[in-house]
Amino acid sequence: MPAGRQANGNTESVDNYLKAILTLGGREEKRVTIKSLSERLRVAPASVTNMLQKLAAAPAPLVEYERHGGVQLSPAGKRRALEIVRHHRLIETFLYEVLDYPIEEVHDEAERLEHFISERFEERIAAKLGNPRIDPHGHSIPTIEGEMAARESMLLADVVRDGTFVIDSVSDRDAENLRLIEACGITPGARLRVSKSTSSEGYSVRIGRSAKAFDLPREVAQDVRIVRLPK
Amino acid sequence: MPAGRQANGNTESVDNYLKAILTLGGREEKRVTIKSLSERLRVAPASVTNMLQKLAAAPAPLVEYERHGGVQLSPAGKRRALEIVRHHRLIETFLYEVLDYPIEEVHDEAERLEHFISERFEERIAAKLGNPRIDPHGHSIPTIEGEMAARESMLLADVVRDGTFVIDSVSDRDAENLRLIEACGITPGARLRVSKSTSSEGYSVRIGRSAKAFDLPREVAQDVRIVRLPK
DNA sequence: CCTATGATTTAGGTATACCTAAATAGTAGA
DNA sequence: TCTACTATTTAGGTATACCTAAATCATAGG
Repeated sequence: MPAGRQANGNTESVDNYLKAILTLGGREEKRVTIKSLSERLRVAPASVTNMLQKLAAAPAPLVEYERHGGVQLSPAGKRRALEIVRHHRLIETFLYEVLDYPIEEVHDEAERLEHFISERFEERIAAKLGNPRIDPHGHSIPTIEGEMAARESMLLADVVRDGTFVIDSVSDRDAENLRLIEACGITPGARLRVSKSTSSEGYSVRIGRSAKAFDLPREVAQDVRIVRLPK
Repeated sequence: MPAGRQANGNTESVDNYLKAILTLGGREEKRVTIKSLSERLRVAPASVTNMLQKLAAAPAPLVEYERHGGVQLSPAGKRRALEIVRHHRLIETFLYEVLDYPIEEVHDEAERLEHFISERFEERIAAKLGNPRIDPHGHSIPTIEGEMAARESMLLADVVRDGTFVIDSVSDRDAENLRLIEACGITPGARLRVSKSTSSEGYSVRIGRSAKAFDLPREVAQDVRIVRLPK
């Protein structure tokens, strides 16, 4: 192995750059700065510049890069990035549904395996799961054609007016928070009543018809996306 | 990622060297030559020497290497090699049993994934499968403790006297041959009658109680291990 | 307009795991 | 024993993907 080439021809590193650009670019596909990539990937800024220059200079460039102007995915790059996200979320769903993983462990495993599974593996687990469109965290799974359903939601941390909400999704990036979130019963699809407590920095939430209220620290509320229910 | 470190701390390359040494060393754990490793791994001999020197010089060496004297696994190296073989065979079984892979496709997928799955993944698929001891090719799956059951068998290609046999295992290294082998109905546990045909280079075999005889080329007979049944 | 600050880029360096070409060691036959 | 041949090793080189330190660029505030 001259270098870590994978099933698809990209390296794991390249995959991770593409995924990060996709996420940081957001729905509007803004240009992404070197600094934000550097932080997200935990790689020195100089290394990021280097990598992007290489990717942009390749025969079929995966990114559009401009000196001092950040990067964007090329159509090919976007396609590949969405494929990896599809892998990631299908694997998470599979680990959770078929292999009975604890929810907070699926992310790390998927993060590694997403780069190494074949088309066949992808197809088989998708079939086994009945072509799911949502992963266990509530995130949309891109289709094979690279379409990802958009849903409107807000961060629990951004709630300013008390009310009732449906839980849309939870972030999988921090296993610790996720364990806490799950322990409260916060799970995609569940209902949740929020009353901003004046006394604390956090949020007081009631799940479903439970009498008990949980106090969530702000940091944790950053990891929960919700949709307000009409009154 | 400074380099392709995996879940276990080894690199994919190192894993592959260890596995190759295990296999080439055979049951008697003979010292393995650089040339045989070079051929099996499809890496230049010089590169093999280099890698082995590095592995042998490490703080907790995985191999015992002597200039011009070949290599052997150290106890730690053997442990790791058997762990990878366990991964490989569990994954093959899983792909075959749970994901309905065609038999000839399980090897390549397992060959990649074996390096990247976690302990948890290993444990979960083993549990799901009921801790199998044999993979779909008929090979023993090493236990978690690193024990691998030995079975006595011979190559179909080494048969000199006609007779009836039980199929022990088939090699998974050549998907093309494997497809052919499966097409004949040669599958571990099945019975097989062999009559060495005088006319051809190959072997005439009848599977189970079928009337039809298949003629197997010598090359394919190299990929089938069998056990003679007492008359 | 000009400078201070932070973002970005350039330059030079590391480790892994390969490679080729050239040197050397081991061995089997004349 | 000497030599031919093969196996192995050494030397020097490549690409990937990181790193640090030292420029350079962009822009906001004075």
